[in-house]
Amino acid sequence: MGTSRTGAAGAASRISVSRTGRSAPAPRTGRKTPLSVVQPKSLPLNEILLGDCIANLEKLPPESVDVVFADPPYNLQLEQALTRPDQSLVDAVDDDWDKFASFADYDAFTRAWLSAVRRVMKKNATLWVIGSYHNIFRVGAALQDLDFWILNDIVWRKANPMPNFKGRRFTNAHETMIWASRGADSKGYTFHYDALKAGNEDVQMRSDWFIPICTGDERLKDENGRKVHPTQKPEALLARVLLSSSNPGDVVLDPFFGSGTTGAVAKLLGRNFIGLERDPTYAKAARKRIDAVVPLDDASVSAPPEKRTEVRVPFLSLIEGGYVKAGETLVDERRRHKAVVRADGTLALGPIVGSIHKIGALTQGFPSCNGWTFWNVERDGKLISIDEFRTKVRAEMAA
Amino acid sequence: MGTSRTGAAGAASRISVSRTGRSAPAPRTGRKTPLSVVQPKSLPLNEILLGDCIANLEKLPPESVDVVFADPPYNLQLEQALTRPDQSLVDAVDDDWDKFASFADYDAFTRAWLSAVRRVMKKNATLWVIGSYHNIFRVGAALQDLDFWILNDIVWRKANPMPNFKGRRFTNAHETMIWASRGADSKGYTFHYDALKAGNEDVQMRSDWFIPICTGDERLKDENGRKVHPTQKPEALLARVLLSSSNPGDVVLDPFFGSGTTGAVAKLLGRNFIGLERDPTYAKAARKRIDAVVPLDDASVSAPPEKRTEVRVPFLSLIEGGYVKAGETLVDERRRHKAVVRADGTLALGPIVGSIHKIGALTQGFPSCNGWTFWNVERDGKLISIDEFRTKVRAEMAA
DNA sequence: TCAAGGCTTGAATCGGCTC
DNA sequence: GGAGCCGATTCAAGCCTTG
Repeated sequence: MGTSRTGAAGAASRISVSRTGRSAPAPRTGRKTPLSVVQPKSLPLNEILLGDCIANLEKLPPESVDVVFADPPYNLQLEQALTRPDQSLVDAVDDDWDKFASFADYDAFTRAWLSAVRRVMKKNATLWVIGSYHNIFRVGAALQDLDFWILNDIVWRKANPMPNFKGRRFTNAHETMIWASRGADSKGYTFHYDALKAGNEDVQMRSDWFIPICTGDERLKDENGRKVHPTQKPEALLARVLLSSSNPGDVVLDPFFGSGTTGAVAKLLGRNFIGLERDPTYAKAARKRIDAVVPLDDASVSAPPEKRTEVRVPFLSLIEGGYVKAGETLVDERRRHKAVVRADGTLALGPIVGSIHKIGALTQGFPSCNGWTFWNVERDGKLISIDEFRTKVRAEMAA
Repeated sequence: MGTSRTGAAGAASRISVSRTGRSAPAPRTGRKTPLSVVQPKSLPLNEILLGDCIANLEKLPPESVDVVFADPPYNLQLEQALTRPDQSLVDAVDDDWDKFASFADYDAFTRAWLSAVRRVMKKNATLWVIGSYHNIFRVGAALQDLDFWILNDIVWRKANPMPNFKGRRFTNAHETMIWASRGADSKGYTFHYDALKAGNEDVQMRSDWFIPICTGDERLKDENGRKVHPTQKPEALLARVLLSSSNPGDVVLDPFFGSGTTGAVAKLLGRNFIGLERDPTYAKAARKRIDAVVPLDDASVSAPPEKRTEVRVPFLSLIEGGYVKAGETLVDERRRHKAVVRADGTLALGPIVGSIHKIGALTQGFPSCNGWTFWNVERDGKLISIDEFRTKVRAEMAA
């Protein structure tokens, strides 16, 4: 999320963020409450430290933070401009802070900041790192080599990802977060299992989270209406991270603070934060943003209800679920039209292949057709709408 | 999926799987059709090679396979037995083949088999590897170090994952697959974009797949009713993998064949397979399983024609076919741009002459333009896209 | 004031054949 | 191998304009 990578290792500037009425840090409510709940005096709580991330980490006292959220550069390695089908240019992440000469360089950078972060983590602290396939494998391997203990990998499924414009790959619709404790012996980490379950229709929270990307009013803009930061993360993502793995009053460290999402959500949820950021423009925008946050009541700092929308079911899932078989014949309600199911989830009408909707429309000579309600299969002499199977698949997906 | 790791490097036994009525491998239908569609004589098609995976890989001819699906040991590092809330014992993966002394050992193993696999991949072959957070980060980093080029990471979201019994983590509800080409210059890989889109409600297939785990009749059991293999993958998963990234007649290699899901689905979908497996019990069960598979009709498994491989039609053919007349005016959909048709199949924009694409780009000020979908002619007061005429010309050419 | 439709945009390793 | 050219390619949200 930030750029605190290559700055000078000199003395850090501090940007203090206005306090919020909340006074001293609240005591941790996790089970293994430490003897002293007061943070070390030198801990710069609710401040943004300007300067090199590793140099600043080295100035913090050891074993002093409860949770770390890190959104490091992804090392995207883009080589050419990309245009949408309408010929508009995609605004790529081409900032200097995301450029590395080689994988070896990126690995060295990764191991350096991870080591520095590990030193300031309390024994039962946990670390979150987010990334994409460009960097997450290197980050994960480095974590393991440095004796972090991976607890989960979490998939952030984007509600509205950028499409694959050239049609040469699958839509890159998710990013990956790794959640790790400081070591295999750090068994007392915070995890609000019951709260998450209660907020998730009374079933355990899974490792795949469906959350929209950051847009609209939440997205920080400068005076010219341009986005302040190219990769601002949604607050909903950070909220779930902090609600699941931290307590009110905890210290949350973000070594790549960027636009300050971690700080804004920490303040909202009654956590303390420490932000490290190299770029003064980002830090200034983050401070302004955080100052405007009004913390929630202590009582309401619990898991927010999930919003549910009806999920789109690929017809292919009906084949995969065993409801419909490749090679069998679909018919309409009056058995006037037929089409054959193909293994890839398309239908064949003689030589013509298309979706259940396209073929449904074609066989009737209509411009469009809802294939779900048009097509049926025969089971024990009776016709069953494929829409019934879709309902069942949806139920399975929700379970 | 299998165990072909530590076996002796001696001569491989071959377990031949009965052929299926399907005779010689069908020619690839991808664009870069090789001069010879016959596989090298020494390629052991539709066989399971017993023995050490790397030793067997080294015996295969170079650049001979089209797709690789690999389900290597996960290196789970389980330290104690796990019980459910009702105190029943969870049947964990505790086989010898999943035990490694250290991450360094696992890395060495990973790099060895990946290198051996890369040698037998054709230039435009792609590789799929599946894993969990225990091993996938190491695999991904090794892939990148060996110059594979990652195309996507795919999340297999399990419909029915095992819950987290102790309530100390998120339900581990997914596994990760990495899809990679042999190198950054391997641009001609197979990807059935249109078929996947048509089978997915006419929107692009995303990187997160929702598929049930392997249960019920699909799960191989021995005579005592115990599962044959601890990590048998669902056929639906392999089906989507092969339908998206291979053609009928292709050679699919699985270096950790295990219970033979890759072979069973390859046969079902008219692909050839090569399976490597160290454990004779697994290989025997796989052979029996594959022998029972009845392949689908060719018509159900072939990929529908991709739009980008359709016959190229010169614009001049529209004039020759009488659909468009020399001297008439083409306009865009909103009648903002105009150009005049010349007798040689070019367009004139004032003094400038060029192709339908060039002139379309020029008049809009874009770097490029698809003239077929941009330009229209007026007929009886209505605009008709010249692309409709192209469709008619194509139909005439096919007739 | 509202509804409908247009425009913009998002961490992206994004074409392929012929000459 | 490089240049030139044909022509294929996007989904969901949110904001804004238009009627």
